[in-house]
Amino acid sequence: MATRTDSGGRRGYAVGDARRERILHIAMQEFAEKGYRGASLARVAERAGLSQPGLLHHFRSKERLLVAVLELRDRRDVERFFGDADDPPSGLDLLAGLVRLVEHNARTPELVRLFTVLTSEAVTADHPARAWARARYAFTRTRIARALREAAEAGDLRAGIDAEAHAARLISVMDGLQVQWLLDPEGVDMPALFKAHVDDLLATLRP
Amino acid sequence: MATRTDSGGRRGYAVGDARRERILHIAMQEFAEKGYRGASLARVAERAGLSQPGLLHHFRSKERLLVAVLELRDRRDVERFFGDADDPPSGLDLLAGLVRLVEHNARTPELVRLFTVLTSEAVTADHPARAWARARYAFTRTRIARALREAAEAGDLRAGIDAEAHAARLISVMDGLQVQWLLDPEGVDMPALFKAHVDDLLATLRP
DNA sequence: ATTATCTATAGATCTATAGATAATGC
DNA sequence: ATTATCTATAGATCTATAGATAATGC
Repeated sequence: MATRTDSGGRRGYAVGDARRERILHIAMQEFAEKGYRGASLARVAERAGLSQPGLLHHFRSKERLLVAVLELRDRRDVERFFGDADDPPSGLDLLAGLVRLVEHNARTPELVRLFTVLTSEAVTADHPARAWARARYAFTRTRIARALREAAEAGDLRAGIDAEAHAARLISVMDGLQVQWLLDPEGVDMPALFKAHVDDLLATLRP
Repeated sequence: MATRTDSGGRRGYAVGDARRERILHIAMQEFAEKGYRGASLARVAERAGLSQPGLLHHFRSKERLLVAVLELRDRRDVERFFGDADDPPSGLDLLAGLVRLVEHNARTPELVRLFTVLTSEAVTADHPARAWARARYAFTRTRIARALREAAEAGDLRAGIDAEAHAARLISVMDGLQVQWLLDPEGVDMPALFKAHVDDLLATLRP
């Protein structure tokens, strides 16, 4: 029963809360631009307008800062599309929601970059975001698979589909397109490509 | 008309050629395990059995070493599946070849890790592998798209398909599955998931 | 009292260069 | 002569801690 935001951040004093907020957003940019290993606490501190030990007063280590950034991103994004716990989008609504998510992502490259860089960096040795990445994929696959099963039960998709497999493949297309798009935003129309994929998928899976 | 391997490597002296070969393979592991930014020349040198300045005698900078590693990987892998220039697999053969490639990849996680880590790291600011990653994706998309068009002309796939779009999506599935698989090799059956994807795709695209 | 800062600094790195010495092979 | 090595070292980093001083808010 974690209280709220306890990850390296502290409680109290309005001026400190504001600083932590500011630090978090700047750290998010820094990690997106350089990855965890390439990020520098001194640079984050400088951009946040305080000394580097000043930064470490608020977040006790680089790793704790990363964790706080990941939690911030999760609150924003997972809840944004997989629902407010009580009312998760189900069945075909979720597919439509994914298409909208990708359209939204195309307008926020820095957030996409953060996610792409950190999840991939997390496959390297002893990476502090490894557990987070694993958990996030497991969660996302489960959520999408559940929605697909519900759609099948509702008769919107045909029965007997492999929901877990389709969930993994949907996530792969999203992630893979992000890499190609980040490398070549002009040449790769990420939202259109993803929508085409979902349309084709529906054509295959409709009863 | 580049001579052969000129990228930071030198020519001559049998003992040096052997050392460069050894360094390249160790550097490949190091970059796969830590990414470019997290890799250390001193660690590579130690594992190769020479001093760190000794290493820099063979590859003049960290960046040159990376380029040499990328070229080595490309020679091994691109040629392996996209053909010996004169006889590239065409049409449906290429799809079958991709399925085999993914099966092969599942047995060489370190090479997959190298590719995943470096392409994603390449989306960050001022990354030395950026141009390589862009070029590689452009090349791969073009090759796959061409094969799909040929298959359509041969009557193996129906006419009017968007070959470029399908190429981008195929690559996305491959790349995205790699991330999920590297994070959770037990839980994600990468080759089976990719084969299922290709099968579904063929069901959609057959005339 | 607790929190927010700072300066100073320890202790590890890192990449890359200078310059010396030994081995290689034309 | 060219190549392969080494030691020494410059010059930048890095993260994290110690310890002092000022502000905050019960």
